[in-house]
Amino acid sequence: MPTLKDVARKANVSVSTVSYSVNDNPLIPEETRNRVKMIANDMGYRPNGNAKNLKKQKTNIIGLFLSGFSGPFFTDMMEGIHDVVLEKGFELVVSSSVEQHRLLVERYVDGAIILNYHMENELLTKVANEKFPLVVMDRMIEHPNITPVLLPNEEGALLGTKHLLEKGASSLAFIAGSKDSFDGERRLQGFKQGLSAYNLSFCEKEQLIRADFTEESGYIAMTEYLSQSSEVPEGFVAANDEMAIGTIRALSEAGIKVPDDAAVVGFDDIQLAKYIQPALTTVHVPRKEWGVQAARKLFGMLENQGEEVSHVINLKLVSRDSG
Amino acid sequence: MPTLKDVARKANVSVSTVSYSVNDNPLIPEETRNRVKMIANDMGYRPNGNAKNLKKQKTNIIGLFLSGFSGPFFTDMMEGIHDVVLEKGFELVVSSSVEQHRLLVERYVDGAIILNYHMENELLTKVANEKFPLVVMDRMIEHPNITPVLLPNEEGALLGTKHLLEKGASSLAFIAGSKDSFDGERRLQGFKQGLSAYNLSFCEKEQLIRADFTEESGYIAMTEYLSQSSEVPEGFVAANDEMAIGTIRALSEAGIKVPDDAAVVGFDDIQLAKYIQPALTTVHVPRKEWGVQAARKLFGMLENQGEEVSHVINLKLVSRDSG
DNA sequence: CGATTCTATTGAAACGTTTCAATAGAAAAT
DNA sequence: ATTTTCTATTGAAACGTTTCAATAGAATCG
Repeated sequence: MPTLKDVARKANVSVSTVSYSVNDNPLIPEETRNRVKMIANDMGYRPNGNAKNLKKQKTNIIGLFLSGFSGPFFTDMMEGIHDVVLEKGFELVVSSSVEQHRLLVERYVDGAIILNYHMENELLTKVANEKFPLVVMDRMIEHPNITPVLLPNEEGALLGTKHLLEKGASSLAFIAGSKDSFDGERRLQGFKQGLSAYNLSFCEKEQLIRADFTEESGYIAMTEYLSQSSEVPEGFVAANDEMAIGTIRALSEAGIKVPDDAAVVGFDDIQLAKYIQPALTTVHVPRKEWGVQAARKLFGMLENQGEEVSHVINLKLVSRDSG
Repeated sequence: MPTLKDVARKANVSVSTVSYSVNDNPLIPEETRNRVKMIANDMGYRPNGNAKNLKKQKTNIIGLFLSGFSGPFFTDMMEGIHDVVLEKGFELVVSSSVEQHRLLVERYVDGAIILNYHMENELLTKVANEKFPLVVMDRMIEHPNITPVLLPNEEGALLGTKHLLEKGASSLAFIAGSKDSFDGERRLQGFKQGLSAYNLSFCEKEQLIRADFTEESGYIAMTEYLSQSSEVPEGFVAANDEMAIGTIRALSEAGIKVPDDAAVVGFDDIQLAKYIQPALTTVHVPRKEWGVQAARKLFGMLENQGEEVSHVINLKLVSRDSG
């Protein structure tokens, strides 16, 4: 693999001249520059990114750190982030890590967007600094160089809950995901707020069903719940659509008609939502927009334009057939 | 940001000792090693990946290059690749690039898996070499250091086509994606083979419908097709599920009953397939397995175990309600 | 014509590691 | 007591760039 040095030798110029030339620096007269570039190209020269980054102390790469690639949820968001990153002349790398987080720790990127519960706050506060800003999408965290860009989860769940209540449901239950999901727990809060607003009390035993965000887990949890409780609530709010779909499946199998006997509203509005039977009423999350906002925020910090880039993400209820 | 040098100064040892220590090299007695590691840790030392890579001429990172993050199709595959990469002690970065392909060209990774039609064969053959193997999943390409890991697309489409034919359909049409999708065109070939096997001829005008792999495009293309043709084929084979779903929507709206008036089979078996009405008959692609095979192949090349790691991916027809 | 400015080119340090070869001193062997 | 081996540590080169400062020669100026 030829280096600048090799090209320099063949072109009979110095390394600096080659460097300037391949980077199209007008310092070098066009004629020389083109000659050198030709030679470099012929030799199959390709810059070494690591050497470059080392010297420049900058990578022009943004990292997106996820806890996994699965789920229909993230791809839209990734697109939003990607658009902004490209627009800024950067590259995006997406990485899903569980333990090492090497890509974050060893500074392969100039800034990062985090949506990875495997990364602890301690790690994040340790790596973030003036020159290395972070945007977190899955937690609240206080740090001068870390900015959360969060969904208004309470509001969303409140929307869903009120919707059912307004439609006349007098008893509700919530299908939650695992406790360590920040978003999930905020959604639960929103549900409780909705109950309060209607002067209803909340009893964890009877109105909280725990699953883990997958369709299957929702199905299992609901089946179990139904076998244990004497009377079925008139409405269910789920912390995400997958679980809502699992819930509907369990209800149907138990002979409970949705939405007549029990209504169900989900959260996220995944693609599937409008295709299932009955079509799922859910809280729509503008995922791409969320990604865009996160990326913009990050560049705001990188470019140090002092001014807060404000962000607002609006959730809205999409009323379909299930509730 | 402290460097080895800074740590060395504070610990009163040489840079080499620090380097050996933080890398847990038993050359340094445990006592010293721990002392140095403590100090490094206290100072917030973090290795500089670029310096490391530059020196070692190795990154321990595998790149996955996609043309976009969208579509429900890729996430399963990414998981498969990810599993293998982690198992090998590497990291995975996923990147979607259109123009620059910097991450590939500037050697940020030790090997790459390509599924990106924006990357031209010329680029790939230029960068691939003994020390930098490539696996391509979206094309055929002859090069000693590039290995294709492809789906048996013809066979798959043949499966779908024969299924309809066996069920008695006497006229078929194919909904294709854009011409420059390798997979898509092979699927078209498989369809033609199916027709041949039953001694049916293929007329492009009447039996080939072009869309672009999205649900919407399938819907539009089919609507247009229906408005133009006098008689409707008894069966449709689509190059992917999204278009099949669009097709079904168009057919339904035109009052054509699926599967009674016309049967439809898709390709891929995306999550949605079993949820739509009627549930989609389709050719199941084991996406995760595909990813696993690709990654294994790549490591086979990296580890130079001469021996071909063989791979076989089996597609099978999933018969549901649409055909 | 000597002094000045400008242009094209270059030398060399620096970025932060890794790792080979060297060294000094202690322990073991003769 | 001298040589040999071993242990702990270190110095320095190298990886491939970028970029500041230096240089030499040409062009312009007074």
